[in-house]
Amino acid sequence: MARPGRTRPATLRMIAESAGVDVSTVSRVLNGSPEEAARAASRETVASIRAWAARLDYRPNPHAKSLRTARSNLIGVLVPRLSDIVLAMIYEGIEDAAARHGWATFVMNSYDRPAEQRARAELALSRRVDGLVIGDAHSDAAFVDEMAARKVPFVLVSRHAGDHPSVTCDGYKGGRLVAEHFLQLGHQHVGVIAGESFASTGLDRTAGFVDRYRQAGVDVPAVHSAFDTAGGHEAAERLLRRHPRPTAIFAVNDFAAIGALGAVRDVGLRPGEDVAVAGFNDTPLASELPLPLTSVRSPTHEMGARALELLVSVMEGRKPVSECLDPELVVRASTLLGRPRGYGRLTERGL
Amino acid sequence: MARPGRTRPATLRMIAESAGVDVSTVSRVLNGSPEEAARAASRETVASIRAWAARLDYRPNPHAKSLRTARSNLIGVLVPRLSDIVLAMIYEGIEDAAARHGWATFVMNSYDRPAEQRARAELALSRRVDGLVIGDAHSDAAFVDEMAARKVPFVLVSRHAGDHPSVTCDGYKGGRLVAEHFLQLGHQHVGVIAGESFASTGLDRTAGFVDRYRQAGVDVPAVHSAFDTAGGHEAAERLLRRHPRPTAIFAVNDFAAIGALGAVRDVGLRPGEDVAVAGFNDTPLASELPLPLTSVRSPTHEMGARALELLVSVMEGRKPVSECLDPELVVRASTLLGRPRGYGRLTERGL
DNA sequence: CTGAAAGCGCTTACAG
DNA sequence: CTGAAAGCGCTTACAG
Repeated sequence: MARPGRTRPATLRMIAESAGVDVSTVSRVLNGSPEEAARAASRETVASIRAWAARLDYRPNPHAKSLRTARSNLIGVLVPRLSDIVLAMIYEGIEDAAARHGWATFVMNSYDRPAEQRARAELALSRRVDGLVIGDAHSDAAFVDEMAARKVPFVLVSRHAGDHPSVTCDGYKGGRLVAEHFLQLGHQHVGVIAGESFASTGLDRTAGFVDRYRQAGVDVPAVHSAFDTAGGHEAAERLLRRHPRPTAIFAVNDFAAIGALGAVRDVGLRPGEDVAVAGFNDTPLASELPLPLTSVRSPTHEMGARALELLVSVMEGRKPVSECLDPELVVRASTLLGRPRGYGRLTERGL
Repeated sequence: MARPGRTRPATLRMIAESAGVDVSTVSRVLNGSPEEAARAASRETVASIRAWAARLDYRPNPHAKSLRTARSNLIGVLVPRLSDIVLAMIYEGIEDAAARHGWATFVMNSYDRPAEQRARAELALSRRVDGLVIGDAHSDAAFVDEMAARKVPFVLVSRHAGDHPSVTCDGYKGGRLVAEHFLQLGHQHVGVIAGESFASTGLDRTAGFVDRYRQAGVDVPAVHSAFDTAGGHEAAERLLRRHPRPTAIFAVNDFAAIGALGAVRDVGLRPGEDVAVAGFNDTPLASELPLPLTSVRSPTHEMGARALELLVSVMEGRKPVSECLDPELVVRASTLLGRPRGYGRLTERGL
């Protein structure tokens, strides 16, 4: 395509001709560290080259560089869906950290469909990414095992699978925190909205919650669901039809929790009073809802940034060490309405 | 960086040697349309080349191609913030359409800070993007005017500025729809949470609302705010301190509206009953909130897709025609509680 | 300290 | 129908 009016970007050759040196000298001066530059040319030559580069507004052509070095400085990021704010925040963390390393990233939605995951990964690979951050791993690990077999450098984020390197938030612990909270409030009949059955996040959070209740001698019904409000709504309806009816529901993410609040309201009960509801992730909305939502805070931005750092160590051939970050329970009205004494005690104890 | 174990990708040369033809023939066969391929080689040669390409799992090296053709097939996308679901949905639309054209996109957050906008745009340009979709234009148009002066192919999305090509949703009309709705419900004392003063979205929506009320002989106070829940909360507090107190509030986006609902509750009033609240964008949450939110639906995904198509025409040097898509009012409980008759009438009339 | 050369993997006039 | 050549803008041994 013609770019009418756009002047051609400066090249090393143009600088070399202006400064009266060879293009290889220019490359060494402009590319390397100050020491390398000093080794490559005299002080005046270095100064002259730098001056010309600035004057001509030189920017290295990334395609030429990548072609020559077989590195793209490009990272591909796979997520279930970017319009899920949790993934968007994780991606922001990835993007921030990548920028610090001089890498560009590009994201792709897989909608959690295996065919899309593969297609998107192939696209990324055909773009010659140096590595992949995978945020949509399924717990069967089929797709990520393939990537590993092909020696593609990658890390998982948010969800873990197999024993591939990953940065996650400790969902099991988070689930236990919620169970602990519900038990302290005296709830004996509870339910879990467990999310998709292929996502380690939902599975871990559910397991932590269920295990803690089992320790207290209570069996907990768990129903799978989509991760969005509609999924939470539908799952909550099913839980609320049970006998005895649960007095508290743990949804493994905030959107499902919001759907659950809607379902509680729709069956004529008072959310937060008749039925306590807790979510997970502590998205920015949780605190601002008309009924503020109790939620387990997960460090989304940090998770993304740490995942990128982990990818660095994978790409450098170091032995990667997976990380599992700590969650934190944030108690709000959705589990406390009508129980002001409980509220006081809990906040004092730092929950 | 060494990629231990990763086999080198196939090249045109490898195919050429396997098939016993010149690399240029392979290029013509693999690149062009079927007709061009037919013109480039005999049927058997074409078949043989295709077979070898498949066998060797050939994927063109994008860096070599871009270096040679001076096109990157890369589109840069600038947004205020990707963790704003509205922008995330617009981006999904852009991404979808770009994929159909065989383009890759990468997004960057500017956080609506001019310095970041420039820095991110420079980054994109240094990556040699073929074009830019700008979702964070400020109404002063300073930054986008610069881009235009530099002949960078770009389009605006979501917000317009100057007379640069853009795809937006008709905010003025949307604001009028809400005003109409409030007037029908009998609200004489209303207020607007107007969003950031630099964003055409908030300005247009506010103007439409204010103008319609002015026609009815009512002056409407408008306060600027951040676009998030906290901003809406704070702005609503200011509106609620006025005398007479507004009985209805229009927030120019759903998150601000949710913040407003929280503020109404915090001053001891009943959201939706004592104070009606309407938002804008009809994000997926709106319908699932414990108090379902009246909101103006904007076609976010479509806006993104149309913006990408518009960018195509800009890049092809055609005269771009800006688009302004139609909004639609979706009435829910947040403006109807305690007014069931109004509800019936309004839904019958298709509002 | 500096240069000359080769080559990364493509595309595309030019020639036959 | 097919080939040979040039060149996109870099980097990096190799030489001096």
